[in-house]
Amino acid sequence: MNKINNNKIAKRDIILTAALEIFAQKGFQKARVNEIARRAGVSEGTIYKEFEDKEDLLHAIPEKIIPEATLELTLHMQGIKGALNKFRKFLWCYLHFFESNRDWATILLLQIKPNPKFTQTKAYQLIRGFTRIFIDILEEGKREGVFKESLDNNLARHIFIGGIEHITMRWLLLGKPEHLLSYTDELFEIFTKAFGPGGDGGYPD
Amino acid sequence: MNKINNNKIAKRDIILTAALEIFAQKGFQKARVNEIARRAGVSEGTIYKEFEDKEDLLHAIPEKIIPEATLELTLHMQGIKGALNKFRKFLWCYLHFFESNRDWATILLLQIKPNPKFTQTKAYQLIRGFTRIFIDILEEGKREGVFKESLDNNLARHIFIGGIEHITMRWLLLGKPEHLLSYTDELFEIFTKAFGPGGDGGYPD
Amino acid sequence: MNKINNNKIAKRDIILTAALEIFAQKGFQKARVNEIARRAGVSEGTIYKEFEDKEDLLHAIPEKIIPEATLELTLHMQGIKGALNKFRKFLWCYLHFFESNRDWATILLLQIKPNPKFTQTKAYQLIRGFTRIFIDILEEGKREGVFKESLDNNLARHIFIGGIEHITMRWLLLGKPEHLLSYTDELFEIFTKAFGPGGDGGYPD
Amino acid sequence: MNKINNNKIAKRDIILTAALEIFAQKGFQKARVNEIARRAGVSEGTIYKEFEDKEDLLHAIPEKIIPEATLELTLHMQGIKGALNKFRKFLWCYLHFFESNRDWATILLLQIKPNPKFTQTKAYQLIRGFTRIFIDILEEGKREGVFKESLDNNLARHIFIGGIEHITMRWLLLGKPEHLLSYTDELFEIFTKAFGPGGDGGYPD
DNA sequence: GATGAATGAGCGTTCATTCAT
DNA sequence: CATGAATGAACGCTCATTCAT
Repeated sequence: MNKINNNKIAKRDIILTAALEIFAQKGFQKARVNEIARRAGVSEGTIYKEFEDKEDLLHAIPEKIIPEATLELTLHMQGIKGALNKFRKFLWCYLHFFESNRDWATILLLQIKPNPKFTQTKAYQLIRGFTRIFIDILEEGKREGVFKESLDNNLARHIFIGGIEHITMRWLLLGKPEHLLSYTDELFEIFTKAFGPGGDGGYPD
Repeated sequence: MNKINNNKIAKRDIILTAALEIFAQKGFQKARVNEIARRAGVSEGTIYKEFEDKEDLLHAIPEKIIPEATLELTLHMQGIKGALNKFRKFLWCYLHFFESNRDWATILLLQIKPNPKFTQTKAYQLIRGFTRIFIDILEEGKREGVFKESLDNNLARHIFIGGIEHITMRWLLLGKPEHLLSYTDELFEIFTKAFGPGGDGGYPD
Repeated sequence: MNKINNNKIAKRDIILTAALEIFAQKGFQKARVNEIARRAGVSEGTIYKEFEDKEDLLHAIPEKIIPEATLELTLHMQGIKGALNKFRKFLWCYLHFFESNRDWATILLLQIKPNPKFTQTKAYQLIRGFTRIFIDILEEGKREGVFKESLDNNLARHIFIGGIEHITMRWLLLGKPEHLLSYTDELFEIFTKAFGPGGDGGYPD
Repeated sequence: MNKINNNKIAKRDIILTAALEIFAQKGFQKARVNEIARRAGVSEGTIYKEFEDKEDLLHAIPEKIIPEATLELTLHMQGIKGALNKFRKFLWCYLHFFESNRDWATILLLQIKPNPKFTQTKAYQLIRGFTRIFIDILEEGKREGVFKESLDNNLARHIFIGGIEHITMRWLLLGKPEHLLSYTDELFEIFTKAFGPGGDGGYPD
């Protein structure tokens, strides 16, 4: 019974891995279900046993990856003290996860997020769970005084995530920069300054 | 002769407007050429006289809109002095153009930019032309001392554009915030602080 | 009035000449009406003023060419005495007309004759008129005793026309022989022997 | 395994038979793939599994029929001695095959052979293989002295095939003669005389 | 359960024909 | 009369999905 379940889970994972590769390579529309089946070493029928339809297969990918990423992030954050140190680590993890999972980055940024129904998917909720960690760091930073008290958390999240993902898209499509992680320090500096408590009174209106 | 040309250009525009609406509504794949034709009040044949194929029709949209947006931006920037004032205006224009052209925002962010071949399209070049203006403002700001000398222009552009567009995507998909422009001031503050000359020595490494 | 008629006839001829070239080059199906119009230097509308539809245009070609060929043949036959001399001349004319009107040969053999409705067209009747001359020569030859009395005229015509046209098809498609007319003598020999009075008793059954 | 293969071959044959009928009835252009599918009792998808496209389906017909016809001919020729007897049998087989496969005759003479690319198809090579048998008979006849030593084999083949096929075309389009085979004797007589050794010196030049 | 052969709805595109100018 | 821009019916082909084995 357990074995059957394991087999089933294993098979799901194999299919999802194959789908990740094919979707990343060809895009959702041009990806062929039979090619995914071939890559996974299963029949098309098996895919339709496990998944509702092709779109369900796409959506199942983040439902597998994001929890894994969240777990990995949680492990990495362990033992780190101080909001800024956590912030830097979060930034590093974000970039690192994209850099070491290029196919996933492709799927997330080119297939999943631009989907009009994205905000109604489970993936969206999972991502919010992931970025909740970012919000927590912001809050901790505010208490520490390293982030501005009045900072709008969501706005900060948009700028942080949007900025990183915009860079990642250029990395995916143009291959620049060679290593995503090379931007870690500069991004850390910019974002901490952006979100920091520094007075904005210096600039004339 | 002139009339013929005008008619032709007018018809192109009518088709492009219809395509903009339908593509925004249904997405490229689910949009039907005959529906675009119907909406434009022309036959399918007319569309294929003017455009190579369905994809060409999609690509023709930014090739029309971006120059228009660039022109509009240029007009708006006229008479503004000072890098920060220009910066604020650029930010406002960016948000304003999305807010007042929701369909265009949808197409650009959900169809055009996530296309794997985006960086090889004319649209990409046009957008770079548009954001060149942003880079110029950054440079002017550096000379004025309001932006940090060592700031990486491209990185700043990524954060600026990525941040704004991430917000816009949520606005498109969730309807939040109600008015994109409501973020203008807060974004101005964050970005100017982010790109400003303020010492980063204050933070321990 | 006469001038108008002449203009009209001239225009018809120009269109037919253009159609002959394009149909020969591309085949009926792949030929485009607008290309014929362009080649003829007229508008598509003009073609449809003059011809019912695309198929009518095809059928109008033999209705122009065959009478011309018949006239040319008649002139060539003038002053020739003796069935065998006429036979040889007819053979030569047939080959010569194909060789010097390659486009026409292409149309006749690849487009007109293989048309299922060919036998119901005017072209068919015109061709029968043309080959009537061949039958007359056969009859004359029978009276002279150079052709076998009991020869079935239609059968002889099939063998003669079929043989020549089969050779012509290979000439069209393969470019062999280089000159159709090079076969004149050998064909003359074979056909005259085939249709000649020679006893067939020589062969055991 | 064998069964699968048999099924596959059987299905191919069913489709080819349906295609033969529909192509013969309507011609290649007016034949509809879905009609062929319906006639064959399969879906359009199945046709496109087995054949590249509609044209491939057309070309696959001779690639099936000609080898069958060649085999049938070979069987019929067994045990026949003497070039003239073989010649008569070959003639009979040619007419008989057309008469008993009217659809095939239609396809071959109206669709396949008039195709400008015919000489570049596999069908052309197969037909050359078939008529090779005719050439062999001619050669044997020359050795026996019943055919003229100097006869050009290809020219003889053109006249023989061209003549027969011209008759067959009239039979297809006009229904005359009622039975193709009724011409066997007369054609035999004409062709043997045509290709025979008889002096041609009898005719004045 | 697993398979993969079979399905058939669905759509982009073409081009002969028309008709307003 | 001549034009050629506009039409829209028509069809080959694809591929996600199903289901008999």
